[in-house]
Parts: sequence; structure tokens; C-alpha cells
Amino acid sequence: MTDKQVAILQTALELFSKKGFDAVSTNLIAKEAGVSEGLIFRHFQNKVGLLHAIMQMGKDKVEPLLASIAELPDSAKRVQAIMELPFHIGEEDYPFWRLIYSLKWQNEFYDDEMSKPTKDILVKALTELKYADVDAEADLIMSYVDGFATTVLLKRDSINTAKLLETLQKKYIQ
Amino acid sequence: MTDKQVAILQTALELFSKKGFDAVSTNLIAKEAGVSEGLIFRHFQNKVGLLHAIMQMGKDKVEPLLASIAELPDSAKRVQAIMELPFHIGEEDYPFWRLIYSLKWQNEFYDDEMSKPTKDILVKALTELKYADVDAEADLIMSYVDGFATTVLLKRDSINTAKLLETLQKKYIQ
DNA sequence: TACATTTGTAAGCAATTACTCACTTACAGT
DNA sequence: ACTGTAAGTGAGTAATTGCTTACAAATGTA
Repeated sequence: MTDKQVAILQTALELFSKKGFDAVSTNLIAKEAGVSEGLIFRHFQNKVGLLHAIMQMGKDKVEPLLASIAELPDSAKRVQAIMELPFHIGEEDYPFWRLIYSLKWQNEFYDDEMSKPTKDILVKALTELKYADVDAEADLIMSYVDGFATTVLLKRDSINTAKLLETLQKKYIQ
Repeated sequence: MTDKQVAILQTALELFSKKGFDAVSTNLIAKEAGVSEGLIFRHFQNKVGLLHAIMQMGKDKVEPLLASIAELPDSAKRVQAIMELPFHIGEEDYPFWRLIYSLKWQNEFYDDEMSKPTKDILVKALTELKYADVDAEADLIMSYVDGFATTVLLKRDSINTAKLLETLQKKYIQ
């Protein structure tokens, strides 16, 4: 990967996550990245190809994180780790997660499969914990996580997310 | 309001919520609504004006609903009503709520004030219920609600939302 | 050195974009 | 019937869109 290739990916991610995929032109990306517009198409074929490349980058980063959670020996700790996931996103990964969540709401790009691995970890852990309705319980926790992610990614300036996590933990940890 | 005015508003809402605001052209809206493109600008000044008109429509519908919750005499019931809000959205209101949530992720249109009245109801109720940290508790519930809304609006086909609500209620109602 | 491949540019492309404007039609109130 | 106002049209606009292409510079690799 060339310097300019990285520059394109990073500024595109930044802009997509800030304004939304459709509101950002390839012209703007090129300008902000200090690159000729043609180079975007040389490396990524088209605008959607650029988006795919960004998503792949993100997936490559998420996979090992999820794997490390799956390896935790304590089932309850696995559930807890999934639940608290949004609170432990590094500042540098905010743009990626904002992009993921914004794309969810556009029919064209919504990929239901993305959250599958996370739910699988939950289902396995909840089964081990002998929950009655494992699937519904997992869906409920997945909803919580979506909610926490929304709050952390969208309101980190206006609310105290550390205190929020603390309040949450008081309910589930004794 | 003319028939054509209503047609524009409805098809615009439908398209915006399905594809995203920026991905929908005024040309397409006009075609789908069976109206000349110029009429959109006659009635709503510009594309953003059209969006504002749609949002106003939605707000007018939400306000009385929220007011009726605020009037419930039982504080606990008020909290419960807020929490379950996403599960009781009528099918006909899905497009509006999808639009609201998709716009949340675009810097340009995100209006932090929109969720204020809901949180106010929560804060008041939780105070009456003598919760320790009312504000953090309210933020937590607001997060839940965002999560439930995401699930209901995005996955109503692939998961059983009725069962999800049931599972949720088991945790909070004894 | 020579040559092939990759990386990069700049100008240009047809199509689409949001929006305007001159115009006609419908319908009030007097 | 006359007139002012609102509703509606459709052809136009300049600017922007995603993308191509012909070419130059850089980077291998023998």
C-alpha cells in the first residue's frame, strides 16, 4: 500500500463517517487527501469499491478483538465483554464505527451478517449459563449493545459515558 | 394542503427513509409522486425545506403521544412506557422513525434536542422513584430505547420483536 | 542499460444534480 | 364577468456527479 493509497482510505473514512457516503464526492476526497481524483479509481475501481476497502480494513481489525473475547474461559465474562464493547472503542476507531452504523440505515448497504459473529459468541455463552430462552436473550443484549454504541458514538461530548458504564455495571456485577 | 402536496411529502419520506436523504434526487421524488419537479420547490423552497416539512409532520405526531405518557400518574409506568416506546411504533410510522435514526448519523442534520422531551419525562419519573443517580440512569434507559428502536426498525423481519419485548418485560416487571 | 509494470496526473466525458423561470390552469371573492 | 392569488407545469440552467482515458513519472527486475 502506497502513502497515497492510505491517504485516500483515511480521508474517505473520515468524510464518509462525518457526512454520509452519498454526501461525499470523489472530487472532495481527492482534494482532502491531496491526490488526483483519477487515482481513487485506479486503486479502488469505483466509489463503492472504495467503501468496500474501508469496510475490509475495519473487519480485519474487529475479527481478532472478537476472537480474543471468544477465548475467555468464563462465560459470564464473555457476555459482559460483548455488552461493554461500545465503551471500549478507541477514539481512533470512532470514524469506522460511525460509518458502520450510518450505513445500517441505508437499505442498499445494510449487511445483516456483520453482527452474526458477535451474536454467536453470546448464544454460546448464554447456553453455557443455562438461560431459558437463549435466542431472545441474545437479541436483547444485541439491542443493548446497539444502543450503547449509538450513545457512545453520538453523544460522547454531551454525556458522561464513563459514568454510564459504571451505572450499567452496577446492575450486572455483584 | 393539496393532494399533490401530501403526495410529495409521503413519497419523499418513503424514499428518504429507504435510501437516505442524499441518495434521493428531487427528480425521483417528483416522478414517484406523479408531480412536476418544480412543484416541490414551489411548496417547500428547496430539498432541505422538504426534509424540514417531513420532520415537522413527525414531531406533530410524536408530541401528543409523549404528552399522554407524561400524564400517567404512576412514575414506574411512565418509565416503562418510555422503554417500550419502540415496540409500539405503528407500521405506518416506520418510515419516519427510520429517517430520524438515519439522520442521526449525519453531522449536518443531527438535532440533539429531539430526544430532550423524552429524557425529561424519564428524569422526572426517576426522581420521584428516588433513584440515586437520576441523570446517568436516564441516559442508560435512553440508550436502551435507541437500541430497541434500532432492532425494531432494522430487524423486524429477521427476529421476533414480540418475544424480545416479553423477555425485556420479565426483567423489569414483577 | 533496457524494458515492463505500477503509480500518478490532468483534462475531459456524459449524465445527473438542485433549482429557476416563464407560463398556464384552477379557483376564490367581489 | 372580472381579477388577484395560489397551484401546477415543463423546459431550461449552471454546477457537480462518478468515471475514463491518454499520457508522464516512478519503480522495479533482468
